[in-house]
Amino acid sequence: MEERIKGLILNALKEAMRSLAEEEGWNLSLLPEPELEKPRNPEFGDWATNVAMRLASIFSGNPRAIAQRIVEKLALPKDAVRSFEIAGPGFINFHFNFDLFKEVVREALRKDKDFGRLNIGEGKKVQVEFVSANPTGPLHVGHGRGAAVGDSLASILEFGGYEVEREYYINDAGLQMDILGRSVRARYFELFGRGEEAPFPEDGYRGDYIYDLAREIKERDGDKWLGVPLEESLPYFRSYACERILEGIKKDLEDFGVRFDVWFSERSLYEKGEVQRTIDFLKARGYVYEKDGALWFKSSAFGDEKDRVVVRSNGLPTYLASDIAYHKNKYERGFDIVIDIWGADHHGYIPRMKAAVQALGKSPDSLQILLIQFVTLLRAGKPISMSTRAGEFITLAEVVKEVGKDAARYMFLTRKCDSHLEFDLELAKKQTEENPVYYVQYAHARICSLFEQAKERGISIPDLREVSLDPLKEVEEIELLKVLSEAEGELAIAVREFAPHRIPYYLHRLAGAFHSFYNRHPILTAPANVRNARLALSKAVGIVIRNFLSLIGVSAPERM
RNA sequence: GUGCCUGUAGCUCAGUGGAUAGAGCGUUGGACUCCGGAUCCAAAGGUCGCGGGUUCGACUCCCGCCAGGCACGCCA
Repeated sequence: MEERIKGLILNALKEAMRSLAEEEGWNLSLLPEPELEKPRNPEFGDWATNVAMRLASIFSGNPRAIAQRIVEKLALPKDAVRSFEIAGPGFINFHFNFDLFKEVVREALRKDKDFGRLNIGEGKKVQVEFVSANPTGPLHVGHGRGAAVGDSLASILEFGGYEVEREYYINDAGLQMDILGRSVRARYFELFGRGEEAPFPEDGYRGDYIYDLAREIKERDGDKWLGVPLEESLPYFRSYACERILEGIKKDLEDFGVRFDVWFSERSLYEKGEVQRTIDFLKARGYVYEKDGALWFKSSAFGDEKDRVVVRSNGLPTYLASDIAYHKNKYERGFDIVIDIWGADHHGYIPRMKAAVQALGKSPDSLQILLIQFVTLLRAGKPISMSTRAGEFITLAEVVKEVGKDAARYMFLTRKCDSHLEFDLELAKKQTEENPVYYVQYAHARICSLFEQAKERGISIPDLREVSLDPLKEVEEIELLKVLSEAEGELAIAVREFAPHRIPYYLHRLAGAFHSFYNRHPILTAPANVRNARLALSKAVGIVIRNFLSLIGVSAPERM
């Protein structure tokens, strides 16, 4: 709704500017694209533009005088824009007609679950790949943050009109899996008191879960593997561990409300020969060369600081080789935009991946990489030290169990993803009453309870879509209407900037505006026409809260 | 040493080149016998790390410092 008015004003501005430029003999191609912004101070209108100042600096002139000329030419429908004026150094401020804000209520009630849906994506295909943790151990908190961000971003893009697929890349090839298999096997032998026959690898995985896996194998197979030569038993231990850990990961993610459309195996790239095909592809284009017995990818030709090895001198492809093959595969599946969500410690990898994308003949912008900064987990203000190798870490599952899915997801999303995040478990629990997630959920529960109450009191509620909203004129009502009407715009920003954290911030503002309104004005006890208008407003707020909470994977309870 | 991220209220963090920089927590003081007090209202709290530059206008863009984090492999 607000977006429509915005478009209206922008068009009118464009017309006025062109007409002015013709009169002045300005070069039309130099005309700036008009922009509207929401002034911080409400006295400065609902939207404001700075075009007069921009024009003044391009063509030299007095900004206020230019603003005056533009304003004289501005053709805007009176029912949309109540008034506009020139202010400050040359801003043009627009004030909307309140009735238009009320329109948003009707729109929300009418569209319900689809309210807020946009078509920014125009049906383009996007893949969001996230978490993608090695199946060598349970997910920890950092993965949780990535999961929350990736899943929410995917939902937001979907709502913004993209066709989205969620994918998990399983690093089930390579040395790490061997080490995992050996770790489990060593523990298995230990259980029989024969640890010295299958020594624990130097850089093995030391977590308790490795013992659990070994015990499982002991229960299933007994001492069957004790007599099998180590080289023959390794594939079994490796694949058993991988599968079981992956099952655990899937369950943890499901408990966290995250589902994937595709689980993509790195090993499958090797098995189907795609890694080799990709290397051949790069060879055919002359993007690789041999040096020191290894095969190098000319990533420096595409902006990387140096070239990178894709096939080692021992003949084994590097991780980069399979990663290029993986991205080639992604593009072959027809995605217009590929989004990778990585831990921030992989940031040095970006230039070579962007280089690879270009070597594949794609625009580097078609690959978007979001970095997730580290999470510092605290307990009562003290950092909890974590090390995957040493097996000392708090898992995602433990955090979800301790503070709850909703609180955990909200925590992860209330910061932009490239900021460090401090997550204090004690604080998250102890302050449940003041936790922002409850503030938003509480607003939703209150709204639901309002309608419960109405029913209990025998108050009949007409079709709220048909109700007159004219009685809404209190400041808190107008303010709430305004915040409500920003929903689409906020979603649009979250979509365009790949910024899920905008959603919780908006929700907090919306819930706040609702609480203020609710606290100040009686609803059920008001005269029928006022009551109905306020119920319609409340219902619309409830719809937006529910829709947007679902975008970030947080539940919207009807009572708490 | 080189590159990337971060630096905003006591703490945790928002802030699409615009007008008087915001929120939560914490602190202080208040709120209807009535729809949910997990709420509301108000107050106090700032050299936006420092210094230059671009601009009509900079927390925002550029350069140089300072501090913290991370990465710099024929590991993944």
